[in-house]
Amino acid sequence: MPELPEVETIRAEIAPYILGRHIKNLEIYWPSVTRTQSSQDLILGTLGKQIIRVRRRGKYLILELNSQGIILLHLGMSGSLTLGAITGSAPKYARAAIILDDGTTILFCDPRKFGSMMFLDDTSALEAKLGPEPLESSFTPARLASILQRRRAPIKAVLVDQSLIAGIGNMYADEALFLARIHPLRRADSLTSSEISSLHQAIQRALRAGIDAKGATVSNYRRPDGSTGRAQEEFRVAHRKGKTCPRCGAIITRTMIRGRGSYFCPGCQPEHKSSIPSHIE
DNA sequence: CCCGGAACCTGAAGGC
DNA sequence: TGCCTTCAGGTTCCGG
Repeated sequence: MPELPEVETIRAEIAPYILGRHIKNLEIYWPSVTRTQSSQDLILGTLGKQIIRVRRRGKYLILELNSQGIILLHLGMSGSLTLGAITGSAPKYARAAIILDDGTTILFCDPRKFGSMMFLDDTSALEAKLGPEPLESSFTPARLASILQRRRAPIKAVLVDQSLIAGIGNMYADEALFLARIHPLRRADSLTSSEISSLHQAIQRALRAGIDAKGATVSNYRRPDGSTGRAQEEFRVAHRKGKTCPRCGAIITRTMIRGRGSYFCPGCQPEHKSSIPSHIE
């Protein structure tokens, strides 16, 4: 599942191949990929334009175009971008393709159809709904403290809320909470300032490790050349139910929080009196 | 405003 | 062996 490190890996790996190129053609295999927008709006807004910058914001990929406008891409749960040339008919799960003036093709595949590709005038609508970038210097422990202040929801739910912090998903939230030794069901407003400092450091450490390992391949995620990431090999708790904690040897457990599987170590992340009661599988 | 749950979607995995 | 149910989780919407 593409989270910040996966999208950042894709951004860095496609940028050299697409920067400065013009969009020669756009193929849409699944019309709903543009969501509320029509296919025509996407095509008319982007055709012939030059890609002048490739950015990431949270889990979104942004292709900036000359003479105004952006292509906003979200990979959803199972989306991937593959670089290559078109050969024959579109592969299974292909949702759209961007063909550049040198023949380079960005193929967007997405089995579960949660992803999207749209043309927008600018990023203002996106900025309005996203919290800060967790790896930027403006994301300080004090900023994290103010985000957690007066929030009664489980800390896990707060970490994956894109309007509060952008880019953290299920896997890296679990990893960060493990590194900070905080139980995922702790009420966000119950964290002490030293726990907030640990969590701040843990978030950045988990995300940077993910980027360094080129993302985590748990199911569908692939790098643009088709290869897998390695970040999952370093996971301490995420997707490790029943295995032993590398720190204390306890058995990693999994519980449902907000309908999402949450992995943690009961030894390193003990239940706390302010935790929200739960049933553990 | 804050919080939690359902819906969207389809391949994979588990149960009988 | 095969059918059926459940699970996975990023985002959005809705109800309390």
